[in-house]
Amino acid sequence: MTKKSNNRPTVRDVARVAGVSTATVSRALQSPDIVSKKTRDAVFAAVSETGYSVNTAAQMLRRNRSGTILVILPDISNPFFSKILSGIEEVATRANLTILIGNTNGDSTRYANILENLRNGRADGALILNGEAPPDGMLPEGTPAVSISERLDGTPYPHVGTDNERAAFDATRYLIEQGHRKIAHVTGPQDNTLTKDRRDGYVKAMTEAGLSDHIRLIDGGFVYSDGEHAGHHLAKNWPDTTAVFCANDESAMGVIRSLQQHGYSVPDDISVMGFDDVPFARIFQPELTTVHQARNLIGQRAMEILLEQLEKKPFSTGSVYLDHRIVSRNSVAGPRN
Amino acid sequence: MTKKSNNRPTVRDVARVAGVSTATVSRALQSPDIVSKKTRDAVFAAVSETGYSVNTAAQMLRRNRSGTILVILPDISNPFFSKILSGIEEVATRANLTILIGNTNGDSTRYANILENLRNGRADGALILNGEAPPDGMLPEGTPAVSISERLDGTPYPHVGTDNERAAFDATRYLIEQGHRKIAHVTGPQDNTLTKDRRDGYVKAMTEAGLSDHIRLIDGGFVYSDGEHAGHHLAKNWPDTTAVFCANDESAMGVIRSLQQHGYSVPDDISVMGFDDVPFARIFQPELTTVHQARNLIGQRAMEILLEQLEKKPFSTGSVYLDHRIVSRNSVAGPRN
DNA sequence: GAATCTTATGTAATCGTTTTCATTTTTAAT
DNA sequence: ATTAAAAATGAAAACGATTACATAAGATTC
Repeated sequence: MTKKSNNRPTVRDVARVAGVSTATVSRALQSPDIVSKKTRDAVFAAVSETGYSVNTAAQMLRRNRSGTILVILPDISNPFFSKILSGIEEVATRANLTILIGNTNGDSTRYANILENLRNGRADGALILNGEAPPDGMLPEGTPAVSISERLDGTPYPHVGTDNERAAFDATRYLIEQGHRKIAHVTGPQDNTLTKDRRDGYVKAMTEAGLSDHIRLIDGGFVYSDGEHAGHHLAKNWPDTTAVFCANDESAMGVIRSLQQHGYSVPDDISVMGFDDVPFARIFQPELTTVHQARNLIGQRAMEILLEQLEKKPFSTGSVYLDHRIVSRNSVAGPRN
Repeated sequence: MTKKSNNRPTVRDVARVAGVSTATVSRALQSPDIVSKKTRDAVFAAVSETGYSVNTAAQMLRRNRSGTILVILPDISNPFFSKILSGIEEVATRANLTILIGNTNGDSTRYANILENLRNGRADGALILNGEAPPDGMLPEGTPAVSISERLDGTPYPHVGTDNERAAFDATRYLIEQGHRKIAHVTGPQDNTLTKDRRDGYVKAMTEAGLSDHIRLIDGGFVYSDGEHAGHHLAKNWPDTTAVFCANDESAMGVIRSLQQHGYSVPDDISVMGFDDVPFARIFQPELTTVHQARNLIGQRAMEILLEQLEKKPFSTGSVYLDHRIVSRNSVAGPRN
């Protein structure tokens, strides 16, 4: 009988039921305090009577923002990212923001498609966990953004992460303190800022300890098979190495397996240290000694900074570093005397 | 000088530059074939000249759909889900749909918030990887949805997954074929349909093989510590067990560690089998023999069925099962005779 | 070359909210 | 009791795209 039967209720329907104007309904919902208690109650009652839920599209259009932030990452299945995501979500939820995840898979076409969400208004700002900076012009001038974990050199975006050089330094020091001298480093992928920082920290610790003669660098990467190759390389070329510091946990696991296949016992013959403290580091055997990053806090802090940008408040530019710590488990021991 | 300077270009700007009406611009962009080549080219040129990008909010409002589908899952960091997500993404991307991920974390308030995306128009349909059905009335009548992996008993949504009873049957048969008789089963969490199906498959295989006297059920769960407890229980109560079939890989790893701590060698003293074939199953030692699910295909198929619903085409109702297979690795061997 | 049929385009209404501005009601101050 | 100030509300105009409808231009037929 009524004109439209099975359509979602709109603000007009609520207004009619509550006996007020649509403007008042909107106000009661968005800024309850500027509406008299009486009308507010009437509106809320009408809302639940009608089953009203705001039409996001209309809201976005009118307000000219989406209430969504875009999280760009290379690989959603990488456990390293999940705790960061939780941190992001916590803050975003508190601020009533939705998060949209964009998975680049290392593909630049995908990356461009994902960035399109910022140009078409589906998202208001971005958190970039991707090593690569957005291709030129793909990200509209002045879009709020924060980079996480990997610095994006040459971009104006603030950055939140771990002080990788310092953490790598600490990790190497830790091995030195256990009595090791011949300590190798398996790096990350060559084009990565993380790789550079961690390598620098290792070199610095070795040098400061007067061990520059023992610096042993092996090109690696962040995945298991990179570690396997590195372990093989190590066994072939520097068999007397007593400890290895790896650029991340996954490659450390590969190194360990590979060394075991070459007859080494870990940690009895050789110690191996990782970086990241992924969940699996505790399940792997030997349990992995590694560097723990405050991933949840990193996510939170990054989201907070993005929030400040979105609200046009002044925000911290440059890098923000959160604390790391060494987690001692079973893959590191003192050297065989 | 012109009225608005730093605003995003709209369809009007494109129309002005191309010397056509906004209607034509829209048509050139949405259905290029119904516009003359000449105007089409002019419009495309104007688009790149102005740097135009459609305003999603306006589009959503006018079209009354978001072009987004909601993927609801309990835990984004669970590696089991990532390949399913890839499958979903592949099909969604092909259909020009954005995917929005909602992480319930097992929290029903979060769940309700996530479902709000369907009521407020931010998403057009849902893929539910969550074991729980949406709370009554939370999901608007007739919303397109498909459940993945876990059946949602009592809901009208189609389901895509593995035939868990059959797969568990096959896994148990596999152990029997290796010569095992005293085979225990560590179940999943008690309230779960997967748990029931896998337990049933185990019981059926045991019974059919005349081994009903050897049925040994241990209440477990899907996480590592569940497996540890189960392993302990097993060592205490059924020390002569020669093989264990676990409800998933993570708990299988816990079982293995726990049995090792009780002095068992795996697989020499006791064989352990998992379920899922998560990426880590190949890295864990001993490498885990397990049941591989076609996770990517499951994601693809589910998304396809959702697509059919969205397009109001007839769609397959009931369950669709994709093939599983046993992956033989090192955690299973014949029994010590 | 007129009549008919296609094809291409334009005009203007519409989607549902928010918000400016104007107006009314209430409260406070004298 | 009057006036001024503050608080609460309403009317109506946006936001930017799509599309029903109307019209114009081209193509086809006789």
